[in-house]
Amino acid sequence: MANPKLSNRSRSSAVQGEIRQTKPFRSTAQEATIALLRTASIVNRALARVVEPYGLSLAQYNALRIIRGAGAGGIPTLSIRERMIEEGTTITRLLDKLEDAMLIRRERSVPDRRQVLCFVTDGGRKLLDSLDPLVNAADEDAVASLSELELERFISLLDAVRQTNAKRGAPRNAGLART
Amino acid sequence: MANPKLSNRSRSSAVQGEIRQTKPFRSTAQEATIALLRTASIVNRALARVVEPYGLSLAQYNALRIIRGAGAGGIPTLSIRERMIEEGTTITRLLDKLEDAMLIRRERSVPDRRQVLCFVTDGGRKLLDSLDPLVNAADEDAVASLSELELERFISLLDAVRQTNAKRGAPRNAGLART
DNA sequence: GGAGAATAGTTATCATAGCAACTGTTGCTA
DNA sequence: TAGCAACAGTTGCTATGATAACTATTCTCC
Repeated sequence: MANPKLSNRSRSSAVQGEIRQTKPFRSTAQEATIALLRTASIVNRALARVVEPYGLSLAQYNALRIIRGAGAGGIPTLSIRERMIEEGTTITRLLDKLEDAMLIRRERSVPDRRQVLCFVTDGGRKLLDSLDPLVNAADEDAVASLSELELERFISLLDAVRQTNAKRGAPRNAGLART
Repeated sequence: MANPKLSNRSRSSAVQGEIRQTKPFRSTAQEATIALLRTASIVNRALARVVEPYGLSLAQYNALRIIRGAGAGGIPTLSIRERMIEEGTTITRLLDKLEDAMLIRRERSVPDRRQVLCFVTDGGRKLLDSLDPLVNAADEDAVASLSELELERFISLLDAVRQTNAKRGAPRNAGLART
């Protein structure tokens, strides 16, 4: 622990209020990590509720968007996993579900027969088209309390946190995305 | 969607780089939510790796800390859930595990026999005592790239996001905490 | 060109999250 | 004070997540 950053200051804290804690947090760092995890959990569930009525989990929706983003060339299975928000190890079964639902199609790659390429089907594309505005709206809502400038700062701070954590034990410093 | 906040600016984005996306994010809000979820996922796993060697999941560790924080008076089951980071509905079974491991003790409340009060055992307290420094260090590490001032801002931004989301569909606007 | 390492996925096993239905207890109130 | 709503937990079912072991294919480089 190179930099203790112990503070125990008396700043009013929303998190402290929420948890009805008597003692203040022992460090700003601890408060920050808890606030981060807590906030993400809430946003995650809010977004999940948007797509669930359409029979998709948030992870499935995310994967589907990534596959659509790959375009006509398709995308190999593990590339999808690298780009997902939660790098679930269950990517195969997740894709199985999407394929069962006829939202994607899979076929072995021609030059490299180890790979399995994934393509979005017309049905999958149609589903995404109807979901896009809803999810975009939910994204906006989730951070609606922040101004554009605050959003930029927020993203920078998150990037910084991710940067340091990606280097060490973290699962994989790959990306995420919807595209 | 009251406030589109569409930007598509050309600012360099760490998240974009990570995901090797060709097209920029469609909105700053979308980039922020993705960065938030992604970052939390990474930090979550980093913290989980700290406690897992001791036979605890992060949620179990969190619950155990909450129970310890309640002190000699004990704490009813559902109060624990309200204060947890992830408000899992599986609180009963989570506590079952902790009880099986002799880390907590449970007994029906005297005045209100509906409640089940939870207490940390000596063993549980000892385990936490040995884990505390490790988890504190991990918390510090997770946000080590941020200065104290940045941490304060970061927490404020997270608080703001949580505030708006707690009001609507979110699970429950209760708290979280270890203590 | 063949042995072995590396890569791409899949499968098995287990623990956990979510939802909903259910039991036992207390409080309200007519 | 009987009856019903609300509260506190529990349990069953299903789906998802994490690890790790396993198969199939390709690469490497003597």
